[in-house]
Amino acid sequence: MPRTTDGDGTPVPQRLLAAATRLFAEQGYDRTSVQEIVEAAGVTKGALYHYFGSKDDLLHEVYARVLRLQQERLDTFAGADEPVEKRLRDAAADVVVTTIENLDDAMIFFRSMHHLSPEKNKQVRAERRRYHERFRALIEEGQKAGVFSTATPADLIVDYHFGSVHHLSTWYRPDGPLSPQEVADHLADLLLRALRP
Amino acid sequence: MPRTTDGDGTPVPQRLLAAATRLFAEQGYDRTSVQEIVEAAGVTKGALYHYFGSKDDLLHEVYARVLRLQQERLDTFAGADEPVEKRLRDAAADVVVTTIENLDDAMIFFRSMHHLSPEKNKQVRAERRRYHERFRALIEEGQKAGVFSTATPADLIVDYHFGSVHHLSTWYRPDGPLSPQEVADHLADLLLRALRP
DNA sequence: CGGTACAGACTAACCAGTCGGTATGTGTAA
DNA sequence: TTACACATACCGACTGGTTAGTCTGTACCG
Repeated sequence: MPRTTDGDGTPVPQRLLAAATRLFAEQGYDRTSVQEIVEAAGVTKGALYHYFGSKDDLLHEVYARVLRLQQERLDTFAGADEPVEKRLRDAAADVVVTTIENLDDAMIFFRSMHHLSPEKNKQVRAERRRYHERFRALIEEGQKAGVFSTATPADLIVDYHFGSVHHLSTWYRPDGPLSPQEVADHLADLLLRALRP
Repeated sequence: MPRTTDGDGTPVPQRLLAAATRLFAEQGYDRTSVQEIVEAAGVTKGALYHYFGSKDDLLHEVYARVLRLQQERLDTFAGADEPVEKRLRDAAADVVVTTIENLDDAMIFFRSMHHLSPEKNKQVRAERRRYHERFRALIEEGQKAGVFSTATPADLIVDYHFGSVHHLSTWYRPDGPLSPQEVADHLADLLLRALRP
């Protein structure tokens, strides 16, 4: 029997990543010791450094996972065969839902970027920029088509919307009055209303 | 000659606070050592612990200063003798300008809350809530008067706007194409456009 | 003379990463 | 089929470095 699945059925690297995600979100990156992570995952440091090069590496993996997921989803919505208003609305609402469904990831993402090594930070920023540009293209398309107001630069609109998405991890509580979908609908509405010509 | 003004004319506590603010914003709270702070302020640990109870205390002072400033400004704009649309617009734009003018403070505010002791964290949150409620009252007033749409709960509108304000420290660069006032005008416009009935 | 305003050496604790060691599976050749 | 080599998957004690906060001492002021 391989050690990789000792304890429960989940492979060790994934257990480590899950434990790290939760702890980073709860206590912050610097306040979480490697010892805590390995204990939460039911292994030891040997295991962690067998699969990951450093604590920093672990954080980077969290980022990579989130970025991959969001990019995929945006591609799906942006590339759909629908009018641009609907594509933007769906994409804007979806990113809200997935963010709420992974609030830990979101918390880490916006709070711990600066803990990444400069090199990895740059990499994540580049990936992030690609995402933003894809989103901005949608808005510009609508502006050119005349269905969105051109009063505000598309760039700023993107930061505007992602500001509110970013902020979700600060105020949203699963036991609050609004479901993820309701919040998403509201935020997407606000965006589209702000964009009315 | 009191030591309090050795070096330059600024009193030591303020020099310490200024150095801490800059360093916390640049490197984050946990990555900034007390030694670095006192060196940047041109004093020693003895001085710091003479004026502040702990490193945590220093961070708390940064928060207190920001909160006091913002609350004062909001009170001014919200209490003016103007129609509610103008009061909201002015308040929304002003918080953007002052945030940009104190980007270091904003960065610390949203990134380092969780580094405060639970007790101080609670205190800051309570203060923050008061601020939000004052802002929300403005929106509700406009909704009741029929000049703002009631499609979205006022609560969510507040988080929506402050999401974009919060986000400023992530993307705004003083050497970018937009002046603080221009950004403020755009963001206030977006808010009011989203609120059109 | 007593209080304020520091200076700076010191301590106790913690922590990321290392490294030598062990157990289990796998391919291969006699 | 067995025996041995080798790789993978860990274990956990240890190290070197760092850090917040303390404490004793000192200089100046009223």
